[in-house]
Amino acid sequence: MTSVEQSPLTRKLSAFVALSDVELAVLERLHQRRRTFIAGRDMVHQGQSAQAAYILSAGWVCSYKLQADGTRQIVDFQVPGDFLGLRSVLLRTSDHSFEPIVDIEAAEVLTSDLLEAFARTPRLATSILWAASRDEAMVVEHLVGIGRRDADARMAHLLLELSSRLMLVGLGGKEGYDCPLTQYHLADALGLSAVHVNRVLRKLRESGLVTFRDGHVTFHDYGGLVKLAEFDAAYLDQTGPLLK
Amino acid sequence: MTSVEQSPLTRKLSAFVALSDVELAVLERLHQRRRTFIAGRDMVHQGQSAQAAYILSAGWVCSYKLQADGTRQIVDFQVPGDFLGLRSVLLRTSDHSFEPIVDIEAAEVLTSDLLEAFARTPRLATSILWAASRDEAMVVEHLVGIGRRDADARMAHLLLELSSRLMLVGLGGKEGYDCPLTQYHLADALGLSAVHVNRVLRKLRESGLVTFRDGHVTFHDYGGLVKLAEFDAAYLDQTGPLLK
DNA sequence: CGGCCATTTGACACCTGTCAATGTCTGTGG
DNA sequence: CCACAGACATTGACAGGTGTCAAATGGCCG
Repeated sequence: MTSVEQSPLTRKLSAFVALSDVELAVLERLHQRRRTFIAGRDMVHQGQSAQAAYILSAGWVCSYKLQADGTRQIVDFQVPGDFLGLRSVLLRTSDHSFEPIVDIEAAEVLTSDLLEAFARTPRLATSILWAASRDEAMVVEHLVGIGRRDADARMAHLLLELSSRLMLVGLGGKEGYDCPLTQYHLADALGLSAVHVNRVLRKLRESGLVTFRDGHVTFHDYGGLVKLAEFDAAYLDQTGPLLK
Repeated sequence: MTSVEQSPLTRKLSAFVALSDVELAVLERLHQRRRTFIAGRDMVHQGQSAQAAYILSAGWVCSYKLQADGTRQIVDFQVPGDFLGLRSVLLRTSDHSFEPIVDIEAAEVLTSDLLEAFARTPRLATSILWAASRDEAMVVEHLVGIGRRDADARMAHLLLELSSRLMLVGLGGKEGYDCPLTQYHLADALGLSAVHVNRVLRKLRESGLVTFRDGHVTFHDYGGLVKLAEFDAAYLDQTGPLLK
């Protein structure tokens, strides 16, 4: 299997651990059950217990929580190479919903498949748990952002985080990336109103920092954006002693 | 060992699972290494990798993340019966700091002790992972709160959450509880300024809902507070199929 | 007694939400 | 081909929630 055919997840993990051929094979085997989901219809609904997790191979998803008053808070976005509902499977609980933002392709991973893979290749298990830990760090970082950054910095931070995550799987680079989110998605993720999201985007554009338009993010001043957001990618790249 | 002598953690887990005598014994053995920490000095500092986790047996702790501009965001509070740094140990990463809010007592749990206990009593392992999952659900709930609730509802929600958590370990009831937090702690947890926290507390007090004063929270209208916060304790009590 | 910390309060500015209207684009059906 | 509806984006006016600044109060401890 050449590197061109690698799944995004494989690509992502390989950036952090040198996986052996056996481990790579087991990993690719997890991608057997290919499924597609259409945009806008929930894959897993709040409160429903999940039988399986998914590895996203193409498209974007958001995980969110609905409130009694109808507003929603997007907890995180998933891009190719990310797990969906990994914790739901490992811990058998699920308290938020997943909605495909566009039509997506994902590999279904049964709990039994996952546990079997873990048993065979402990290093792979570690890698996947690392990915789960990274997801958590992102949620915490979002909490910090919403709690302690103003709207401009929050937006800049989110756009930069997505950039970093996408670059890991070969989608986009420092000049920009394709992004199917609407301004409503951004609003629900950042704790802002859609109207204000629009204002913020205009300001960032007119400041010559970044343009978000027609499903594409274009960085005009990456460094300036990093400074505005005080973006430190450490929480995304924590290698640490985990993978010895 | 009579129920009076049970540790808060034992008490909490027992509320959700009927643990056998063996399991209880293993659990209590995890409490061997008793340590104390003084208020205000970090136990684990951001970025430092943890060798051990702690089970908090008395006192309050907060876990927080510092930003470059000096502001801080408190991610969660820990009360007796809670784990400190459980994920740090399981996943060997730690990206936030822990600070005792008052002088505390905690039991140090080495990674090896924990893994050994897990190996001996799978049901105990499941219970502890349940606790970890509950911690995550709380972080998500805080994210939703900061993103989508106004200051009054956020405050009400936090006070109610702490109440529920403390009741589980026998500290306080529906009439109130002791709470050593300062208004600065509340501000850093809720993403507000300390001045505004004061205003919110006054409003809640003058509305006859709740009083926060002299280290004590007193509920005057529990139901009214629940309604204001749209508080649904489901995320704290998820029993689910986890514990069959 | 004199600091120091937490709390409290008022005045004011400003960030962000809400409401409302308009523009643009796409897909659909006549 | 055109009319129309619907979703998303854009913009302005205005209101309100929250932050900031500053000052006063009170309790605790050396």
